[in-house]
Amino acid sequence: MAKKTQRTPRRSDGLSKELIVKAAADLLDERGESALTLRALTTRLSTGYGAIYHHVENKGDLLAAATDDVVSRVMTGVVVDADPREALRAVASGLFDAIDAHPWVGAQLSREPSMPALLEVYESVGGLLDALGVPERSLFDAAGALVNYVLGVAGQNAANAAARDGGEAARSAFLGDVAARWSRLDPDRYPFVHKAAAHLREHDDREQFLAGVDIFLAGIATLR
Amino acid sequence: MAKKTQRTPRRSDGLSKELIVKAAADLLDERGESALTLRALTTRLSTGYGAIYHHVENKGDLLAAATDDVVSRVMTGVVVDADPREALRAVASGLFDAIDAHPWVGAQLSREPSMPALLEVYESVGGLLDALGVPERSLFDAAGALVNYVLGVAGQNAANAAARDGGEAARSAFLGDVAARWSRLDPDRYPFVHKAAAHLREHDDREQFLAGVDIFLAGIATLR
DNA sequence: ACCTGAACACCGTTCAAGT
DNA sequence: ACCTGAACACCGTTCAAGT
Repeated sequence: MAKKTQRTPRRSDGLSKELIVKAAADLLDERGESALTLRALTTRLSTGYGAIYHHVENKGDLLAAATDDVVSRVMTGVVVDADPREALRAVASGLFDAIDAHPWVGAQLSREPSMPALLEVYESVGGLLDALGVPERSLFDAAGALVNYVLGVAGQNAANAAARDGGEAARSAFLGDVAARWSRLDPDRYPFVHKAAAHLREHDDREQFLAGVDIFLAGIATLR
Repeated sequence: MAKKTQRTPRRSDGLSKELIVKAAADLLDERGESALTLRALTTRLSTGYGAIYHHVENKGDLLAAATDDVVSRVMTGVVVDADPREALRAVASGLFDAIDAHPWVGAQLSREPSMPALLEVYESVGGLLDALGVPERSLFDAAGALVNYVLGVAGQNAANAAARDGGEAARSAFLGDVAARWSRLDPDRYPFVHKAAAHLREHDDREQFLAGVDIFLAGIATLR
């Protein structure tokens, strides 16, 4: 009798959701959002589909869990004993930097804005705005607007990340392209964008993001 | 000899990109983002894949064109002769309402924020901020931040739309769910979110969005 | 030039069967 | 309980062939 077809040997160590989420995050970081397929994941973990689906609901669950990990790492790392204004800037730039480093987090946050980790974000931002003296009546609108701004830029940042995937050279080539197109526009019909073209090449996304946070905080300061 | 297999008759009128984009937008409006497949499109247009790919680069091109249509319709419809502050609010709520009516537009805008129609948005917002007296030095940061805020909330709104797909009942069920979960949180550890739960049930997305715009404008007013 | 539709190279997910 | 991997029901896209 011929022996049965040899199966690939199963992993000796047990699988866990934690391990699977870690592998998914690595795949996303190393090769981008399109590289996270269940197939690639089974290969990387030397396992089968069923093993993964045994620990994880579906692909969305996987992305949500990986995103939550990143966001909650940011939130636990943020300094709390500074003054509220500085702490708010720290939360904002912490999130910005994390999303800059992991663009898939930005995409996921704009897809599914009700993740557990966002609770920490809201709590932190709301508490700091309260400490800043924002009246209770405006607190929820202000927190909502600020968190939305941060997540909004996060999403945009993630979307733009594709254009600079090839590193700094690809980024400036892309920006140069847009700037060239914009400066070719009729200055009578598009005065603002025409002028903006000059600023585009030298502009820093992170600085512009923080300038936006400051505008927000200035606006919030008028709510008395 | 048996005659050849009968092919489905070709459309008598010619196809065009415009027609294809219109059909795609209808499909998106009627049955949501996941319903836009090339297969569904060929059926709806009684044509083949090749016909579509002859007029359109790929699916992304299609989504971009459909989104551009919606956004530019908003931008041409916005009143311009009001005072700048009111005009800015009109642009913001025009975009909000359009995305509320077509959630797929929000998703697409946060995926690909460099579409032609956004040029009109930037031009309009930049020009109005200029008219509002924002100094040139701050103009680009301010415009960037405001457009980002609007698009950010747009994306969030689109993402949340899934939860209220079943109309008002589904929406309030979803919000009630979140509110119930939030109010069950330990008020010592989550004082802000715990309190926010009460506001959540009665809160109006559109009003909160406009409150955010006002905070922004108040912040911008301090840039002198 | 414009269009047809079979075929290709993928997906995420399920599930009977194994240990 | 935990895992395997063939199979299913989809995708977007291509392309030889038709008119």
